[in-house]
Amino acid sequence: MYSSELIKGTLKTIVLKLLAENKRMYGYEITQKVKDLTGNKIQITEGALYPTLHSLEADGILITETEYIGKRVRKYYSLSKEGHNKSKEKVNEFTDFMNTMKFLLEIKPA
Amino acid sequence: MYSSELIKGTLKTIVLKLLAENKRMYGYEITQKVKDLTGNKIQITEGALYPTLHSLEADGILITETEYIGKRVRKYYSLSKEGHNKSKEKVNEFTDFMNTMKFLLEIKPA
DNA sequence: TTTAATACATAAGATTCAGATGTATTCAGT
DNA sequence: ACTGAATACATCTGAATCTTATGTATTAAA
Repeated sequence: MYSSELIKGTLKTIVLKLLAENKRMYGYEITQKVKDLTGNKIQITEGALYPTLHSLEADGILITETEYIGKRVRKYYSLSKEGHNKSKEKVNEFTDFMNTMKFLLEIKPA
Repeated sequence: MYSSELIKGTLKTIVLKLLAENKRMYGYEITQKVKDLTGNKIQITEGALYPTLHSLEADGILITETEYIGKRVRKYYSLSKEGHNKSKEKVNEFTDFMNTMKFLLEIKPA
């Protein structure tokens, strides 16, 4: 587990990228996927995820479909057309940011 | 300029790394150095920097010396022995985090 | 001489996340 | 048949961190 500050600011990027790769996912599935893929290093809490999903939906980035699995509600999230662009934007921005940080953290004394 | 969320959580790491490379620096110098090294992509605001410096000092990570340049006060910050360890820790953690993110953002559909 | 740059700093507000709590269903073990 | 863990949604309080605005004062440049 990383110190919590680091994760900040990357949640949206992670969510958008996962949805770009997986067509549609539900909230709980996202938390588990991230946990699995990172070997428990990154754990998205539900208290952080759901507000983020809702705000992305409100912004027209995400579309939802509700389905019933037995009696249990399941809410699938997928990218809108806008969402696909946003996803690429965010991943590109983060990639750029990583390169900048890499440079910054490897500088040797002048 | 990156969307402000991305920078969050990296300020301490940046400051500690710069001080590890430069022995001692003053606040304004740090803002300018980061601006220069990143081609204006990362701009540390003073409202963010000074509280961070003060809290690192309170934690014994940083040591300060005040000097007068003419009549103007200049406050130099440098790493304590603890600070050197903390600096390495933070940089290592961020490096690890970047690798995790890189993996996460490049995954292809299963 | 007055504007921009240097240099410190604080304070109010916004954002964003973690942790706690809540509801309800379903599955596995006993 | 029962109990606890896992699944699945969600909200809310509080903590942490940053941005914007503001303030003081000195010095260099136009």
